[in-house]
Amino acid sequence: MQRKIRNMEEFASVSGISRPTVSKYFNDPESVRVSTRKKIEAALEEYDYHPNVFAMNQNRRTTKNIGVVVPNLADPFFSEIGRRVELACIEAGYSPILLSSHGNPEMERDNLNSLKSLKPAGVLLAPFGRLSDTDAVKSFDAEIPVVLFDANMPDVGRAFVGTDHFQSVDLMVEYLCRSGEPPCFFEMKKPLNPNANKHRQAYIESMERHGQTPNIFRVNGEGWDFEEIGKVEGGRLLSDGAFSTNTILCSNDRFAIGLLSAAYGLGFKVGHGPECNLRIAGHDDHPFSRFTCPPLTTIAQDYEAIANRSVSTLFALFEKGQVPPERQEKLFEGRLIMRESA
Amino acid sequence: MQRKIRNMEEFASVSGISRPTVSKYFNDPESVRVSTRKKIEAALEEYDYHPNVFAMNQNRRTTKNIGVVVPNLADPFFSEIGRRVELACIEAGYSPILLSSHGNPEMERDNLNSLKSLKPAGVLLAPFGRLSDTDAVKSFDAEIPVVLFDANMPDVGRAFVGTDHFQSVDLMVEYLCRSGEPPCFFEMKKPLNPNANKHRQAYIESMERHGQTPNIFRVNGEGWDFEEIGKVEGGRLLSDGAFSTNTILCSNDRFAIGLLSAAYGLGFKVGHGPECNLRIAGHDDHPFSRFTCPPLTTIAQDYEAIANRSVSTLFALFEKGQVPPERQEKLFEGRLIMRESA
DNA sequence: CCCATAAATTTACGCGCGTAAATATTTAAT
DNA sequence: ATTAAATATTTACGCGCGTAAATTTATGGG
Repeated sequence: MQRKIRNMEEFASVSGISRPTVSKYFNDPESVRVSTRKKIEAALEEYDYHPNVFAMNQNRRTTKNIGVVVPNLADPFFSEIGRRVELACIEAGYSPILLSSHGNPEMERDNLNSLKSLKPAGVLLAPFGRLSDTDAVKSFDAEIPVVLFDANMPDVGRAFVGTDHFQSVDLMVEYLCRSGEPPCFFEMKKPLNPNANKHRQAYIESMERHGQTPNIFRVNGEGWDFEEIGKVEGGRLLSDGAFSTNTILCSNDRFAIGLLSAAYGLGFKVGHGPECNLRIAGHDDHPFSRFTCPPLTTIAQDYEAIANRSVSTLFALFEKGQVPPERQEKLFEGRLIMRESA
Repeated sequence: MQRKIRNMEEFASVSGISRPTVSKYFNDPESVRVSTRKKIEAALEEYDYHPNVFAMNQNRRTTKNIGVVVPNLADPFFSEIGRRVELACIEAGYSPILLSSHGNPEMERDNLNSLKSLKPAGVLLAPFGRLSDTDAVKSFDAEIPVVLFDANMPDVGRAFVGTDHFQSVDLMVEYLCRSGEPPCFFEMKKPLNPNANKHRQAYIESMERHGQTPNIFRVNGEGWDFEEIGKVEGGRLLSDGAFSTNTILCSNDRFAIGLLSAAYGLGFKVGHGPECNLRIAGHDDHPFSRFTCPPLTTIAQDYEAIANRSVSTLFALFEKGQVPPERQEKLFEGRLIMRESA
C-alpha cells in the first residue's frame, strides 16, 4: 500500500493504463488483453483501490444490483429466506441489497423508493400481501422487473414463487385427522403474516374434505410478537379448556412456539405418545422449531427452492431479455416434518 | 401524479423554483422561504419525485448515512441489536445501512469497503473480534469514525460500547453457587462468537472467587449452528453423565437452547424445583429464551442502552466535531433474568 | 514486410446531484 | 420611498465513474 488512491483516474495513471480501459477491466476482467490485465492486477496488489460502486452505477445502462425486500428481518423466517436469496444472487454474480420493512407496510414503499436510486436490474419482493401498496408495487414494476416471493399479490409483478399452502396445510390436516383427533385452528384475529389467510382457508377446505367441522380460534393481539401472543392468549384458551379437541394446528411456527411454552407451563404433556394429552403443530419449519420441547411437528417450506427459483426467474427476465414471458406462478410443495409435538 | 419526473432539474422547473434552491430544500426544508417551501411542497403533492440518494451523497462533504455492520444477521442476537441500532439512527435523522457479514470475517472487510462508497458519516461495527482484520478496521477508522459495539478490539475504533461480561457472568455464577450445585461451563472448542472467550475467563475467575473449581466442557463443532451443536454434543455429554455437577452454564443462549432440547429428549427434568435433576442457564437473553421449556434463566444484555449509547457516542464525534475525545469504553451491566431453567 | 484485425487510447460527454460565488430579488425595518 | 439584510437565482464547476466514437497502437498470419 503506497499512497492513497482517490479515484479511477489516479489508479489508471499508477498502473500505466488509460482510465476507460481500467473501467472496462472492472466490468469484465476478461475483456482486456492479458498483458493489460496483468499490469492492472499488479497495480491492484500494490495499491489499495476499490471503485466506488455507487458512482459506477450512476451512469450505467444496467447494473448488477438486485434489491431484496422482506417484511421483517427480525422474524427468523424472513431472515432465513432473505439470506438464501442473498446468497443465490451473489452466486450468480450479482450484488443483493437486503432491506427489511420492519413490519411496517409503509416502509415497504419507502424501501422501493430508495431502491430506485440504486438502479437495480431487478427486485425480489416478499410483500405484505393485501397490506402492501398495490399501486406502488405495480408502478415500480413498470420500470424495474419485480418478482414476488413468499406472498402473492394478484397480477402484480412479473412472477410469483412460493409454497402451495393448500397442499401443505392439507398434508398436515390429513396427517392429524388420521392419527388422532381432528385439529382446531389457532391464529390471530388480525394476522400480519401475509399467508395466514391462506392457511385458515386451506384448513377449512381440508377439514370439510375430511368430513370434519372446522374449529377456528382467533385471538387478539397487535404487532409481531407472535410467540408472546401465542403464549398469553393460547395459554388462556388452554387453561379455560376452550379448545374443542386435543389437537391444535397453529397458523405458523412462531405462534406454535408460544403455545408450546404455555402448554409446558400449564403441565400439559404435548406429543403423540400414549401418555400425552395435547398435540400442537405449526407451519413453516422455523429455524428453531427443531429445538422446541418437544420438537415441533410442522410443514417445511422449501426455502432453498423458493430462493433459487425466484432468483432464476428474475434473471431470466433481463438476461435473455427478448420476449417478456407471461406472468407465471410457481408453487413448491410443503413437506410434512414429523417431529414429536403431534 | 402527472408525468414522470426524471431528476431534480425537471422537478425544479415544474415547481417553478431553481434547482439549487430545491436542492437546499431537500437538505433542510426550514432553510428556504415559507412561500418557496409551499411551492415545492405543492409540487411534491402533484408529482412523484424522490431525489436520488446516491447521487446526493456523491458530492456531499458530509452525508447522513451511517453504516452498521454485524457478524451474522441470521443470529437473532445480532438481528435484534442491529434492529435497535437502525431505529436509533433513524430517530436521530440519519439513514442506517445494515450489513451482515454472514458469519464470514472476510466479508466484514468487503462490507467496510462497500461502505466507503457510501461516504457514511460514521460506522457502527460489531466485529468478529480477534477474527476481524484489525488493520483493515484501523485504516478504515482513519478515514471514517468507527464505534465498536458488542465485541471489543483493543485500541481499534473511537470507542467501544458493550456489556461487562465479567460482571454479568459473575452474577450468574454467584446465583447458581448460592442456590445449588456450582455450575459447569459448556461451550464450543473453537467459538466463533466474539465474547465466548470472555465468558469462559469470567467463569473461571468467578468460580475461583467463590472457592469452587471450574469445570469446563468444550465440544467440537464448526459453523454457526449453535443450537444443533449444543443439542448433539451436549446430548452426548448428558447421556454419558459427563458433567460433574447438575448445573450447566452455557456460553450463550443459542447453545443453551440446544442443550435444553437434548435434555428434554433424554427425559431430564430441567429446573430449580425439588423434582428437577438438571439446571441449565445461558447468556444474552435471546429473543426466544423466554419461550423455551422451561423458560431459560439467563443474563440479559441491555440491548437498548448499548444501541443508544453506540449511536450517541458516534454522533458526538461528528456533530460537535471539535476536539476528538480519547477512546472510551462503556460497559453496561447485565441483568440476571431468573426464569425456570435454573 | 504488409495488411487486416483486435485491442488500447484519446476525446468528449453524460449521470443526478452538491456547492460556491456573483447577481438579482424579496422582505423587513427605517 | 429608501435602504440594509435575507433569501433566490444564475452560472459554473465538481464528484467518480460509464460509454460512445474516433484514433492510435499492438498482434498475428501470410
